[in-house]
This record gives sequence, structure tokens and C-alpha cells, in this order.
Amino acid sequence: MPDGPLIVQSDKSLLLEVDHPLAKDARRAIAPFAELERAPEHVHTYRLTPLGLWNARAAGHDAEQVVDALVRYSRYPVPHPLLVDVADTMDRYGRLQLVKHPTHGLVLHALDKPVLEEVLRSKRTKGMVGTRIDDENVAVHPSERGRLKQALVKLGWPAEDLAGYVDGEAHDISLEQDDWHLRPYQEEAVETFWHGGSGVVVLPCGAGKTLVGAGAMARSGTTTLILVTNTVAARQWKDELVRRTSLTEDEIGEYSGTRKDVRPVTIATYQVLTTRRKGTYTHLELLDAHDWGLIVYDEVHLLPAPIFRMTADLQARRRLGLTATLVREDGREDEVFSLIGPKRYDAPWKDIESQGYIAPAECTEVRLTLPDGDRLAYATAEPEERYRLAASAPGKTRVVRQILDKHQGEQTLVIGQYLDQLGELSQALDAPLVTGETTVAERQRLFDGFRAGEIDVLVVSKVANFSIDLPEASLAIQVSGSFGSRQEEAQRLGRLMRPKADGRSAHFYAIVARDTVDQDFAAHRQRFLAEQGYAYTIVDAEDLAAA
DNA sequence: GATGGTGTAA
DNA sequence: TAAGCTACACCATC
Repeated sequence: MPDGPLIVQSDKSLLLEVDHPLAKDARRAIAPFAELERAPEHVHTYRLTPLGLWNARAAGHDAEQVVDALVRYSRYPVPHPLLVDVADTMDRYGRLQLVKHPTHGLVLHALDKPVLEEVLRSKRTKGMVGTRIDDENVAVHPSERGRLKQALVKLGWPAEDLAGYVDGEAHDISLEQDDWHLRPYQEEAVETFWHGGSGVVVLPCGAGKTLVGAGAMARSGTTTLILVTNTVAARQWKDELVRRTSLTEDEIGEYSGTRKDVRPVTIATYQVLTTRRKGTYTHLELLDAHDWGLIVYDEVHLLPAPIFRMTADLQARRRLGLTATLVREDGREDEVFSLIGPKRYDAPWKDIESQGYIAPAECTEVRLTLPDGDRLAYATAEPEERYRLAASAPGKTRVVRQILDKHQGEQTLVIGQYLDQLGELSQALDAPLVTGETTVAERQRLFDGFRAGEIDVLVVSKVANFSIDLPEASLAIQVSGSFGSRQEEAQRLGRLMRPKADGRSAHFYAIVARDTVDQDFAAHRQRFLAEQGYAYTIVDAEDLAAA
């Protein structure tokens, strides 16, 4: 395509011209395998990585489709070596397989003998394999199944795990779909996961990931261990399961700091599993308390490191990871890939939006030029003071007021990172403030007031990241955010996306101080959403006042 | 056995 | 990069 939107470069970066009429189509075509790296105004940079290509491969895309997408939207002839490289990389996935052998148990099976020779000679696989059966097969000790997969990913030869799973203890679970039904994409996610065996389902906030979990549990019909990040999430899982499935309260246990109930379906926090005394994990017995047939990892992008280690030993059990943003700021995506499994299902946010399940959202970055005094203070500040200084620039208060004026009557969350800043905003706007110090009862009272429409504006700190019990809102103004967390930004936007009765859009504003690190971090935070097709309109604070 | 406060880890 | 929040263990109190 001579005037296509995409420029494919031999260093494996893809440049997408955002304003091109075919940019949306191109984005959709490359999304399954390319990762967005930078997303400034006009040209977005994507990158081809082995992991991205392998995920695509595991999801059933073949090299031909990838090559076709690149060639179709590329403005210039695609460098031939790159196409060859894409095909080669994708072809590396699955040349080794983990399979069940009738006599030798778990076996690493090669579709390509030299590859087997190569990986067996590597130091990384030492001690993980046993008897050499023949030139295509080598026995693997079951306890090394996870670590071997990790090693093989690192060696660039990811194995396809076809060895199956223990059945687990049967336990009847069915969805009670009398006055509701799984949405088509949820059904599809459950089926794709089930046939894939283990892996990750990626769905936007508010798209009903819990029901995908419930669907998988019903499909499995076994005892299930659900791991969650916090107690609020644990309670929500329990409520949802009681409401939507045949499970009763008695069949669902909570295993946390305060309660240690193990039931056929047990919901545990990651933390309780990772707590140690004198260097040894104290609650590992939970993993053997039942013959779990399914393990669900909620918010799998937040999986703490020790859970990876434990999960390496759980490879014989089916594993379902759920997340809205399969990006980790610590770069451990490859461990999610090898230990939980590849990405099995991924519905782009915009697709779910176009089906009406989440509200459309308009994102705006408002750039505020600091007054000379503040600029000087910023310029002379110590490096570690700079972000805080820029992020909590006093001028932001005025901008917040202007945005509120523009959107009168919207239920609004003002979200920020620094308690001092939030305190001042709360005073200036005469709006209640909710932080970690706010008692649970007081939070409840304020959220109820907000939900009832008695309170229009709530100023909230990072509590909003954790207690997901937040009420509906249609406007959010972010005055500061933590450094470059993409996942936080996505979550904050996700808060607003419950569909509105009248089909209105949600509005998300990020106020940043121009020419400071605040602006740089904001750009990084926006990346994931840009990848999902959310374009930030950049507005000058002065123009906002005029508009 | 429940509740509340303190210190620590991630 | 730092600040903020949560969950846990432990202990004290009722």
C-alpha cells in the first residue's frame, strides 16, 4: 500500500501514523502481536518482540497472518529479512512439546531434533531432565515442568505444554443463568481458555472478568482456588459466585489474615500465601488442602514474585489468569507466559465499547505552563524533589475548577498521589476527601452519598486503586499519578466506564505541568491506553479556560 | 472468639 | 525515582 499508515523498520519497530484514515484498521491488525512502545501525538511506535509473537502464535495466529498485516498496511516495501525473522521466531514456538508418555510420564518431545540437542546442552536446563528415551524424547521430572518451561522461554525455544492436567477433586458448579446470560465474549473467553488448557484472559475493567472465572469453574466442575490481591476483591468474588452460580455461601471459604476457612472453593489473598516466618512460607498447606482442579489468578499482572515460584510447582493444575492490562512494570511478562500460560483471549477495549458493554471515554491531557516562580523552583530543586514539585503545582487547582465548570452536574472523582495536594484541593473545591486514613465507615458514608448524588465531587487518593467498591462516576480529573504506571492509569480510566443510561461518554482528564518530568511520566502512563486505541487530546490550560 | 492498635513488608 | 495503602502477625483487651 503506497500510502499506508504503517512504516515497518528492520529494527523491528513499527511506526503508525495516528491521523491516517486507515490507522484504526492497522492498529487492530497489529495489536495481537505488537507491543506499543511510545505514543506521542502523531506517530506511535510499536515493537515486535518474541514474546508478543509467541503469544499471538499460542492464540492461533500464524506467521502468514502477521506478515500479511505488516505488508498490507506498510507504506514502503517491508524489509524482507524482517519478514523472515518474524516467521522464524513464531516457528520457534512449539517445536518442543511437553507431552504425557504412557511409560515415561512427562516427556519433552522434539518436533525438531537439533533443537532438543541444543537446549539439552544448555546450562539452563541442567538437572531438569532425566532419562533420554530416544533422539526425539527425554523424560522430565514432573516437579521441573514449570522451571523447564521458564528456561526454554529464556533460551528462545518456548515449549507448547500439551501434557494436560490432573482432574482435581470433582465439585459441581454451574452457572445459574435464569435472568442473565454470559456475554458472547465471555463465553468465547471461557471456551478459548478451556481448550488452550492454561493461560491468561485479558478483558477491560468492568467487562466482567469474574464471570469468566465463574464460567471456567463451571466448565471445570472441580474444587477451585482463587487468588486475589485484597480482601475487598475476595468479598466481591464471593458475592458474585453466590449470585451467579450454584455455589452456596457454605461452599466458599475465605483464606486470609483474619479467616482461614478452606472449602471446595477457596478465595485467598496473594499476601497470605507469601508471608514467611523465619524464611519459610507459613501457609503452603493451602495449596495441598484440596486436590484443586483449577487455580484462578485475579489481577495476574500483580502476581508477586514468590507466587511465581510456587506456581512453578503447580504445573499439573489448570491455571487461569485474569487481567485488564497484561503489562508489568517489572518486565516479568515472560514468567506469566511460561508459568501461568500464554494469552488465550484478549478483547480490545474498543471492541467491548462498540458492543455497548463499557462506556466510550474521551481522554484529555491538559498541559499547564508553570509560572516563572514555580519554574525556577523546579529547575533548582533536587532531582528527587522534582516530580513531587511539578506534580503538585498549585496552578492545577484552577485547571480543576475550569474542568468542573465545563462539565457541570457530572459525578466527579479528583484523583491524586500526594496527600498535601489532595488536602488543599479538597479545601479549595469544598469537596470531601477520601484517603487511606479515612475509616471504613466514613468511606462507606461518602461513597453512598456520592452514589445517591448528594455529593458531586470526591477527592480521592490511591485508595481508589485498591478498594474497588467505588461508585459510578462519569468524570475523573487526575492531578498526579505514580511515576509511570500504565496499569494505574488504565484502572483509573476503567472506573468511569460503566455504561451510562443515556449512552454518554465518560471524560478523563490528566493535568500535567509542561516541560517537567510530570509530562514525561504522564506520557508513559498513557501507553497502555493508547495501545487500546484511546487517543489523548492535548489541550493547553489557557485554551481550556477560553473554550 | 472478636476487636483494635502497632510494626513490617512489598 | 517516593509516597501511599494494604494485609499480615503479634499482642492486648474485652
